[in-house]
Amino acid sequence: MTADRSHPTRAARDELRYLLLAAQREGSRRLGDALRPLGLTPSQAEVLDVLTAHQPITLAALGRLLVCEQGSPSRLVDSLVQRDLVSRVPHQQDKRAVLIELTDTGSALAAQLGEATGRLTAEMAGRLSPQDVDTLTALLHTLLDGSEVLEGIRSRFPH
Amino acid sequence: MTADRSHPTRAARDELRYLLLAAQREGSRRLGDALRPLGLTPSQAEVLDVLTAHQPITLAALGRLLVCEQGSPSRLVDSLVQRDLVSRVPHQQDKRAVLIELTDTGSALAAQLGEATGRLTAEMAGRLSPQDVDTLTALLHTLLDGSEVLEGIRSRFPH
DNA sequence: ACAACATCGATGTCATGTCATCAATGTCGC
DNA sequence: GCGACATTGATGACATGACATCGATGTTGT
Repeated sequence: MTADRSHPTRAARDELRYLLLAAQREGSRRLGDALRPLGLTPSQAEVLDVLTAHQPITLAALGRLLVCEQGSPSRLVDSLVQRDLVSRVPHQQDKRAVLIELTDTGSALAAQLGEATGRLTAEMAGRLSPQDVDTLTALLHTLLDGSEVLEGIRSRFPH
Repeated sequence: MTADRSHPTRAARDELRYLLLAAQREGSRRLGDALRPLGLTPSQAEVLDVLTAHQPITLAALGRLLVCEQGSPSRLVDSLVQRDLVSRVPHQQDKRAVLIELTDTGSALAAQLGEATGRLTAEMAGRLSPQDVDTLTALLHTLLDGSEVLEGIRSRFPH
């Protein structure tokens, strides 16, 4: 039972690991609640969100920007195509690629996302001081430095 | 374009939301890699982890301690029963309940979890100073205050 | 005792996510 | 030009997770 303060204990490191999982789960659950009135899942909403700023875009490039999925999100996009929120357009230069773009319905729905998610993020931000938000953001950046997902986030939220 | 610093911008709040998702995804992916040699998924490993300290336990109580699942984790436990890592024992007092406990094989495997996950958490902790780990832990506690998952984490990591 | 209600664990359903594979297409080195 | 290799998007397979429902069992108020 020495009091070695030079590094966190195993328990402290495990707790952090589970806290990150818990924060994501809780956020996802509440986001799901917030989006249910729109008939969207969190993943579908992220696609619409990205498309609003990066349109049109290939499936592969979309996958690189998305946090919710690793590879190319063809099935996720499928669900949006079926609901006529998004359409696939053949790529002219590259016959392998497919371009994704919002339909009019999709654009209209995407415009409502800010209001729907606003209540959630406002409550999150309400628990933390503005400086805490900055601190937490910086720590998560450090934790993710070098990973591919962080590159996607950097592209979407340039500083 | 005013420079109102009294609260985080919408973009800053959305970025934080996606950073939390990204941190969890990245951690889960790497944990999966670390556990693959043991033939366990992250969720299965969490069950073994909890059982090591809280054995035997009913499915409902296990579900309250787990971060990885909301309700009663009967199918998750199923996968462990099929692999003979865990067994279901009828509860004496309450005929509705089932007690879960580790088999000998399960105990042996659970004993290896620390080493397998240690490399991951060590790398995480290596990116942050010990004080950063404390700060991040505190911020996530604040963010999750009042949620049920946090109660589970508190039970598992008493301070 | 008994009716109303709560809790337990199992299960059906849906929507992810991850990995591997595959066929079609591009690109690069030479 | 052409052969080796890389990239794209679709798909099969598998394991989650969230939600709802259900039958069995407990508990509680009166």
